Amino acid sequence: MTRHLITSAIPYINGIKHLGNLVGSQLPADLFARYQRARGAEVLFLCATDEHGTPAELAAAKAGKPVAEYCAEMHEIQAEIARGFALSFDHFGRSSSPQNHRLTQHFAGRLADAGLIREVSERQVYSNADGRFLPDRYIEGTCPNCGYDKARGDQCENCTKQLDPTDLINPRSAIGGSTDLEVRETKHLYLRQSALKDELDAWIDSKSDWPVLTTSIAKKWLHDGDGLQDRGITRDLDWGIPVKKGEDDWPGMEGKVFYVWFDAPIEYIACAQEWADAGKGPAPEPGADKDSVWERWWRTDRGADDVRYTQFMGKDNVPFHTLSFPATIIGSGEDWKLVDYIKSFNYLNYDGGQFSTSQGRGIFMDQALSILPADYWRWWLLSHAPESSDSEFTWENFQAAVNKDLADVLGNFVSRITKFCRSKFGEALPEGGAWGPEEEALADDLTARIRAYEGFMDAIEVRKSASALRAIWVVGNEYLQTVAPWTTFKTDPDRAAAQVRMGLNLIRLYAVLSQPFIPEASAGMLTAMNATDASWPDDVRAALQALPPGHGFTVPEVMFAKITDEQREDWQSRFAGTRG
RNA sequence: GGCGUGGUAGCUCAGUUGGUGAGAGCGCCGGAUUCAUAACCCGGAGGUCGGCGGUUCAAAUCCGCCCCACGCUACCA
Repeated sequence: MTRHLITSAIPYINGIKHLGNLVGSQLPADLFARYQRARGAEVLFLCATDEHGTPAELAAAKAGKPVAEYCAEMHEIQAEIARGFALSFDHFGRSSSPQNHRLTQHFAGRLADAGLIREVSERQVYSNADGRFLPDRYIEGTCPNCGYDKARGDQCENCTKQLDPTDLINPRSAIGGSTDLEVRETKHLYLRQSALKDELDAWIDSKSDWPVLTTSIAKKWLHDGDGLQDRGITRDLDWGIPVKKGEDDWPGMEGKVFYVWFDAPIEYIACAQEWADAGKGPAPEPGADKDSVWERWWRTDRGADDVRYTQFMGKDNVPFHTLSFPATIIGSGEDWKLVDYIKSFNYLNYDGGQFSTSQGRGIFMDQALSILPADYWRWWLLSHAPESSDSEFTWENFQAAVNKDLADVLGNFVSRITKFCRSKFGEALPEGGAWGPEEEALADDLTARIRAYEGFMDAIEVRKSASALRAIWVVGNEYLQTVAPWTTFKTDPDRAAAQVRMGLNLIRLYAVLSQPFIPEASAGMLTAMNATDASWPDDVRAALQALPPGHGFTVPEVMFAKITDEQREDWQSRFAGTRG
């Protein structure tokens, strides 16, 4: 049995993420993790918060808190929201963990030993008032090209011309507006990605089964202009992982930290160690050390050869996962696991524009949970995942899709059969009758559909999986409509009993199949059916008879209340402006 | 500017190793049904497959040019 290592791009610490972030990484990763677990695979599903960098320091300052305290609080908030969305991480770690500190410094040391690190002395803008070096886009000024007075140091948003901070007229700090800026000399470490270009190129070439989105972005970076450029991996900041060469000091680099995009992917590995150190993993094999618990997922020399590693991320994260992080791993010369499959997503737009964290535009994860159960969001987001191109959230579409799919097709199916059974036979599966041609045909049809569903899920074709699942729900309604137990009951109660048993067994089957998409509703269905067996229907005929005659159940409450026009209009106006 | 992704029914999207009359869901119209959350089921209407040109017996699919939308463009993460 394949073991699945699954990671979601780690969300940045400085605030609550919006639904566009969710659908691009954590949610599809959770879908895949839940599915593989349901199929019986051993799964390690990891995510974490990405806690370093300038934005975190500034957000903490704005909140009036020490950055470590701010990050700890925000981590807990994000963890709570993740639980609210039923994201089934085996561990939700932190890139600021001691484990990541050690590993990041370890990788830097290995890369230095391999000659893949070079020191570069460069000139950067320093703000005396802010007491820090400013990343290019934290410098504002007048664009020398078009005269726009809020141009950023990396690019003018008005005329799109790319800029150097020193090009700006009347430059000022975007943090506090200070014009007390100066150019200072500072030394940084660069990862010599260019030295690994051919190796990375060949590796990407070998991934013919990856989404076009993933490979095309990687190829662009590899071949654009002069090819893959070396990348600075250190910053002049206080909050971060101190630059060290393994366990040794790095002369000349005192007071500097690693760049977040160097340490963030390494957190994928460190997170596994956090998971093991927290005692969440199995006990070590007899005679093995405790690190073997996580290393068997990550070290090919310690048993990770049979691991299939899948990463999920939005398209903006692709370069770091296809190039920088693999360069780090390959360059270390050690036997770390490289990613096997990268599932990347386009963007989800909100009502004609982009979701925007900085502008507070769209729906944020905490707001979403405050108005509707997680399953509503999970279903809509996954069934509309931006796989082939950007997709769009509108309240009308959301209302229509959720009402139709969840309330009408699935929820109503559960209602109609359980209530019918209760009224004619009582709250237990009725005795009598046997399968006829309709039931045999249904079993055949479902078997074919379930195998197709598995194929889409295995291939991480998210929207097609959702569509296939929905079609499986529809089949149940078609069956009831065709055999019409309310009619047969009048002339042949035994026949009706067999039909009702089939309907009730379908509920249990649907719960099992739907669990990766809508885990809470699925659990509710299993509870209502008093079902203890939630194993995957490898044998559909057997699954359709899992609940025997006489098995008691309860009629569940309405599983999915419909979204009313009034609610929709209310939310539409409430979330139209900025978050407040 | 360069690169990338997309432009297929009112809406959201499938579909290209070129070939039986171009598909799904929603919406709409009609029918059937009454177990059910005014739900379900069946049927129907609806499309110059972004535009122009080319290759071919044959193009949504291949080639060229153009238009439009979105994204990326390496110090935000």
